[in-house]
Formats: sequence, C-alpha cells, structure tokens
Amino acid sequence: MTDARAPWRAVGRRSDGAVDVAVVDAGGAVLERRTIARERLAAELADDPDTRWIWSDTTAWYHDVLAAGVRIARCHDVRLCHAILRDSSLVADATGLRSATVWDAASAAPADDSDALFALEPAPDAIPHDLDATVAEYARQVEAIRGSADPGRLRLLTAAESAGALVAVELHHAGVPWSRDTHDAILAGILGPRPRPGELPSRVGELAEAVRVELADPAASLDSQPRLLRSLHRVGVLVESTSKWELRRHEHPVIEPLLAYKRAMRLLSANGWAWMDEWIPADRFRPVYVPGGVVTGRWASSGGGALQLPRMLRPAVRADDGWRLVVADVAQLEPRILAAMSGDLALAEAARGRDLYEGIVARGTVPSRQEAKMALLGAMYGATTGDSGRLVPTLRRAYPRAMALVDDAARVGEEGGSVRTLLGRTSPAPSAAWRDLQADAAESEASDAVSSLARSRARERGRFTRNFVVQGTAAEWALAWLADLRRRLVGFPAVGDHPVTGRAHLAFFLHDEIIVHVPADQAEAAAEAVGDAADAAGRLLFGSFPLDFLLDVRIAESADKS
DNA sequence: AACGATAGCGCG
DNA sequence: AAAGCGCGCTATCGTT
Repeated sequence: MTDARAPWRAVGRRSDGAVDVAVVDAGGAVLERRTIARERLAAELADDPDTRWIWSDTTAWYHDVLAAGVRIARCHDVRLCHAILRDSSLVADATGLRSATVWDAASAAPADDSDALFALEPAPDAIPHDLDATVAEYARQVEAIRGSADPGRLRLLTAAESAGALVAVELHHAGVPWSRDTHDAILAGILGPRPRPGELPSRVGELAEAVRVELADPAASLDSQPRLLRSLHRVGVLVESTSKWELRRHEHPVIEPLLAYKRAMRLLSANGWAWMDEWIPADRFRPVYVPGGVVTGRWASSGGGALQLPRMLRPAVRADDGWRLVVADVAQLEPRILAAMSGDLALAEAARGRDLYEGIVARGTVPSRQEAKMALLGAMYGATTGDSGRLVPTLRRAYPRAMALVDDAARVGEEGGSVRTLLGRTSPAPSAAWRDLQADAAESEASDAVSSLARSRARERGRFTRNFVVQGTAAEWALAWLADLRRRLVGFPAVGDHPVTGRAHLAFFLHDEIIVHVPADQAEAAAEAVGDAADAAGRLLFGSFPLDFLLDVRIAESADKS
C-alpha cells in the first residue's frame, strides 16, 4: 500500500495566509521546504497529482483546491488519522498521540465557508493548519504505526480513511443530481399543491379535519403530543404514546387519518418545499458528509439530512440529460462482513452468489427468509427477546464461529474492555460514570437497584461493542469500495473540464450504497467498475476468503427503486 | 427569548 | 413493545 520511494509532500498554512510546501521522507522528516502564495496552492497540487499530500484536514484544504479545478489522487488526513491511531488498541504506545490534544479539536467549518482555513484569527477550538504542527503530528503517526502490533492494517485503515475524506469533499462538490420538478410533483401528490407561505397544504388540512372529526373536537391540537394523547384517550384510544408503531395496533376510525396526517406533516417539515429551496437551489443536492463522524467509522452528515432521504423522494434523484445513474447497493453487507471476518465457512456458503437470508433458509437453519433476517439482525444487535431474540440460539448452533465473534465482542464490552474492527479501529473506553457504577455494584452491600442498573448498563455497552465490530468493519469495506471505484472512474473518458463532474463520478454514498452519475454510453462500463471495485475491496480486506459481496446494480435515469 | 432535553421518525 | 445497533433533524416542552 505504501511505497517507500514515493515523494510525499505536506502543506501548511502560514499566519499571513501564504502556504508552506515541504517534501518529507518516509518518517515525516522535512527534506525541503518553500513558501508559495495562497493562490498558487491548486497549481502546486496539480503539478504532483499522484503524490500523497499530507495536510491537517481534508475538509479545510480540498474544497478550495477542487473549486480551482484540481483533483488529487491521495492524501493523508492528519486529523482523521490522529483520531484512529490515538484510540487503536493495535498501537503499542499512544502516549505521544494522546498528549497532542490539539488534534482532538473540531474540523474546520463546512466546505461552503471556504475562507475558514485562511481566516487571520483561527477559531480557538480549531486544529492547527501550519506545516510544523502538521508534519510533527504526521511523524508521530508514522512512528505509532511502525511500532504497532499490525502496521499493515493500520496503513490500510489510515489510507482508506483519508481516501474517504477526499471522496466526501468530491461528493459535496458534485452533488446529487436532483429534479426539482419531480420533487415538487411528489410533494403535490401527497400534500396537495405548494401553498402560499404560512399556509398548510390542502391535503394536510383535509387530513387534520378528518382527525378532528373522529376526535369529536374541532379545536384538537394534533402537533402537541400531550394534548393529542389526551384527545385520543377521550375517544377511547388508550395508547401510552402517540408514536405510529403504537397507534397502528389500535382499531379506531381516527387511526388511519391520524397516521396519514403524521406522515404528511413529516414529509412537509423534513423534506417539503422549504427544504427543497434551501438544499436544492439548482437541481443539485449538496449534503455535507462527515467522514469518521460515527464512532464505528461510518460517515455522518451535517445539514440537509443527507443520510435520511425518504425513499419516496428517490424518484427525484435524476440523471442529467444524456447521463445515467448507476445505483448499487450491497445485499446484506453486515452479515457478509461477519461471515468473512469470523472465517465462518458455513455462513459464507449461505451467502455465496445469493441472498444471504435465502441461503440460510436453503441450508435448513430456519424456515423462512423473514426469520433468517430477524435472527441475524438480532444476533448482530444483541436481541434477547421477541421474534428476533428467540431465533438467535438456533443461529448460534448453525454458525458457531460467526456467533462467537459477536458474542465475544459483547462479553468484552460488558466487562468494560475495548473491541476493534478488522483494520484496528477501536471502540471508545467506557465513561467514568459507567466504571463508577460497575464498581459500586461490585461492593458487597450494593443495593438491588444499583446492581440491576449496573447490569442493564453493562448489557447496553455489550450490545454496542457487539455491533461495533461488524458495523465498523463494514464501514472499512465500504471505504475500500469507494476508494477503489474512485480510482477506476478517473480512467473514464472525460466529457468536460471539471476535475470531478467532467467525467463519470460518484454522486452519492450511504453506508452500503453508491450512486454513480455517468454519461449514458459509459453506463455499462461504470456498472462493471462498481462490481469490480466491490470484488477488489473484498480481496483487500479478506484476501482469498471464499465470500462474495453481492451487489444489486441498476442503470437508470432515476434512483427510484422499481 | 434562548437554551437543552425529549419524542418521534427518516435512513442504513 | 420498539423487544435490538448506529445516526440527524424537527417540533414541542420545560427550564432559565
């Protein structure tokens, strides 16, 4: 993965806004340095597009560079890698990294505030962007990896995390191609035509009216849970909450219009016309992705609810004229990850070339696909009761290796220990409050209340660590998939000047799903690249282990699932 | 008036 | 009854 002869370069910001550029050796020592004007930065990177650029924070640097028309191949994101290495249980001595607390500060402001990096007065809680601090921390990280229990895995993880950071900025830059007209039509179909500002859409008003009729109260408030609850009780619907999953269980003429009202209001407030005007100004949705934003290594997002686009809006995701979308998602990613990382050949056999849940049924473990899914999700999430928990023991007998991996992770977590993903991302240590509670419960005169609370908190943490190993390793696989596909797409013929959108490019990513926006005549090739990248990611993480990462790939003009 | 916490629901 | 993980966002409610 790392080539000792590759020229590595670092950039840092000077207090006057100019940029220091340095050539560094494999250990992070500066061999040469010079200073260039800020305006020269993009050109400087363009001169060495294949070099690995070491910088403080991809979000802070890359947006300007891309805006200036330059794309780079590789980077080392010091902030993101610091967080990984500081906590990784593979790192033998993290003292130096832990004392470099300045790298724990928040990332720069989101990409649209592109002046944030070059503001004269950096925010007091921001990470440093100067060359000396950047290179010094980089050297600490190189040393931490070298002295670790598994340098190869940590190199892979830090490279994948950094590549993901590049993808995240590029995704923001490209945006999700979006049809405002289709979006408007979907809203109108469910809510009624767009109302004047301050007015409720007609269909919402009708539903509210229907609910109030059934509640026999023309003034009933539907948006306040306590008041709605009282209204429901008055007409004999004895629910404890106003949640839809509880309402669904009751038979009463108010239920159906009420659920429809809640659905409509949800759509209106979360993804209605106001959202469309704010987030889709010009037929592109540009969410802010936050790589490493979740403890497990998954991405988070900030603003716009990028990771929560309701499925009913997916028809609004629409390729440009003459372009197509390649929409691909992995079938049962986390169960496959579990099979591969535990080396469970029986589970891998159930997964090979088919729907994994169907494979479990075919092997006679459980009678139906639904039960197989419930059982496996229950095993990965730590269910102990209900339909899901009931089937877990059956699964434990059929797939002992896979189940032992998650059961061990849960046990370690309950005992206050740390677990790690395949590549070494490590779960956070329990809080002081958690440890205090466990210590209190261990005292001989501990009350029943304290003991039972401590047990409950221990189990909670066990469910977290149980899931952490699988969710986190799945996130690593997905990063490898993204990074590999990104590299393949650069080889596609350019049809425009833009470094990202001037050719086939990634347009969306969500945990186990990718959307590529591609000129129509290259769509088949792009679909093939998506599959090849998935195969490559599997080999990178799991070598020759006999398991495939089955994709559902579609080429279409819209992302609508048909 | 401005904050944090909570309920509820969207996604994987 | 969400029984079982991880998120972000909005509206409402309670506190200051």
